[in-house]
Amino acid sequence: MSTIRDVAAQAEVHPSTVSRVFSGNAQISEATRQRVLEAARELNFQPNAIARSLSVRRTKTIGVIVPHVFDGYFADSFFPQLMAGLLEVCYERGYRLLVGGCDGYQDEHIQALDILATRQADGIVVTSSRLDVDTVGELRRHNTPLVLIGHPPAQHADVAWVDADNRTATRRVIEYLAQKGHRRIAYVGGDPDSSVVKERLEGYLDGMAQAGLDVQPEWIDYGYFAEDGGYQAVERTRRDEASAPTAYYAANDLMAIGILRGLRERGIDVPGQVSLVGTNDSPEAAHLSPGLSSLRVPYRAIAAAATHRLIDAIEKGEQPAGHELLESCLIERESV
Amino acid sequence: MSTIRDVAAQAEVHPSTVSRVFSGNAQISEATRQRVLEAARELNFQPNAIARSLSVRRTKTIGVIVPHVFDGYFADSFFPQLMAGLLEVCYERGYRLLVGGCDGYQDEHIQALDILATRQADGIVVTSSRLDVDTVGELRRHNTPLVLIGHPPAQHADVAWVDADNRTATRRVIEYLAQKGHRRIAYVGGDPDSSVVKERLEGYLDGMAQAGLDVQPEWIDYGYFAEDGGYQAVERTRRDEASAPTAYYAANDLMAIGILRGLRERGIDVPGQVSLVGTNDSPEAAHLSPGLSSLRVPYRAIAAAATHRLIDAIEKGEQPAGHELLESCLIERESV
DNA sequence: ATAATTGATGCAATCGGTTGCATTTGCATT
DNA sequence: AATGCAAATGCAACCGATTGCATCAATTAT
Repeated sequence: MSTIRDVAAQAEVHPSTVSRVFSGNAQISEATRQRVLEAARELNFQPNAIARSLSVRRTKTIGVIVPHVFDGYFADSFFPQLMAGLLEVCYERGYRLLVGGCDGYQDEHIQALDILATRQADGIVVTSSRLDVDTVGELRRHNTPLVLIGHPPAQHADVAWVDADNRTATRRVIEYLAQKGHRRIAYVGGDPDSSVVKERLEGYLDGMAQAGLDVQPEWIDYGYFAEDGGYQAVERTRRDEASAPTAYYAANDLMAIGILRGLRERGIDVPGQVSLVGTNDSPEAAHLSPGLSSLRVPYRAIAAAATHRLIDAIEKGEQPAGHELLESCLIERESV
Repeated sequence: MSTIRDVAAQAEVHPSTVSRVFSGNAQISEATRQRVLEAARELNFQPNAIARSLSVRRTKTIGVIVPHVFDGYFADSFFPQLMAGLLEVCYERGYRLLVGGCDGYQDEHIQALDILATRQADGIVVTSSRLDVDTVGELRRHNTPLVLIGHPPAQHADVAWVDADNRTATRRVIEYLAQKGHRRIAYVGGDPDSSVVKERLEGYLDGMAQAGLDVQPEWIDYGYFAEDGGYQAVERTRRDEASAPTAYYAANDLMAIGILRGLRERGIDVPGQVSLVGTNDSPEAAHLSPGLSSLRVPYRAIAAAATHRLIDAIEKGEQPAGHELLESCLIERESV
């Protein structure tokens, strides 16, 4: 592979001239520009992006760590939508996306740090925030641009973030169910250490309070985002059929499907006897029978907004700031 | 951010010694190692990966271009599975994944070239191969390691590749349908310029021939991988109900869903009057009613195998070679 | 005709590591 | 005491661009 110096020799100019021709921002006479371009073509020259990055201290790359902590992760619509949003904006703005895998929360933290500390990316979007690992704090110490998808933990309230209105949206779902006449509503949440789940739980409690309904502790269950978790939640919440919930809100569709299966096995009709609302509006939600009502969370838009925010900040040379809350929307189908 | 020279000064050694401590492969006395490590800790030093890459001419990164050419792309299970396979192996082997977006086939080609030519990645996995754009040829001229997911075009038979046994698998599905008594079987294919579709079509023809069945040209339709394409395929193939197909094979589940909708609107019962087999075993396939029989293509395993092959070659300093064909498996549900 | 200005290009230091080769040091051999 | 050897470290060139400053030529202003 030829370098800028080879081209310079061939075109009989100084390497810096070649550099200027390729990086655009400089005055070059049309004659030499042509000569350089011609030489470059002959030698099949392409500037080396790594060398350029070293020199300008910019990689035109943003990083993201994707956790593969539970099995359904890649199947659920969260991941594809996230990627779609990230890629869409990266592409639009001339960036690439550097994706690192990781193996559990602790490791996610390590990987993210590594990408930033070693300057492989100009900034990073952080997706999962766990309350028990201070990823955000560590990351900020490096002061590399950072945008969070999800709410920031309390001690980092000033970090930039974009999220769905989980709390409000969940409250609305509960109010909607209450308004349909349900008085015993269960919440099946996912991993209780994640902040999304905490927000949703707050929304649930808000909604119940708003509707003037009592909450039984056994109506709150964590299905850990997996289908089987939903299935088991049914078992746990229906020990006593007389006081069992008449409606379920599940924090993702996978769990909702598990709940549906659990109910069906007990001969409970949905929506006849029990109503069910899922979250994410996964592709399968529409095709279940009964069609699953689901809270559609605008993940793609969230990822896109976060990426814009990040790139804006990178290009201004500032730390990203501010936040956005995007609205979710309940898709009504037959399960209520 | 501190550099290797700062650490060297602090530890009173030569920069090259610091380098050796961090890159591991050299003999360093335990005493100086400790001194260097200590200095590094004090200065919060992390080696700069970009500088390292420039020097060693390796990025520990592999590239992939993901096309967002049609809408269902991110929803279909192909994309998440592909990413899962790529990431799994990259992570395992200490690589990162550089993802570039693109906008159509021509551009995919350009982006891939760019990643390689500018040395942003040590190798690349190419996913879509179109017969009308010689991406592979261009890419090979750069002789950077390259593995294809899918069959190579005829003129590049020696490039490394990994694929599903599309032709055989499709043939088997046709034989299976024929064996169930179907004599008029339709093929709804997707983009006819893509090589997958060509392979599937060959498999279809093989299967029909094998079963001694005639093929009518109007039974072959291209739904362009979208649900609506499937829907329209029903219209096109059922102008004359008397000679219309009694079974459909669709090259993805989205199209199968479209076909299902088309048939339902015409009051045709599945599987009572017409049978249907989709491809990919998307999450929704199981939850349709009737449950959609679907050919499960092991995309995740394919991506994983391709990545292994690529990294093996990179680390040996060779061009990847050879190929693998992974078996698909028909998941039987109620739609047949 | 001379000075001042502008435009185009060259020069050389720099970005932050790596690595082949040379040198020094410490220790074992004879 | 002299020699040989290996382990540890230093030296300096290099990876391939970028960029502030200097220089020189060609215009323009006076």
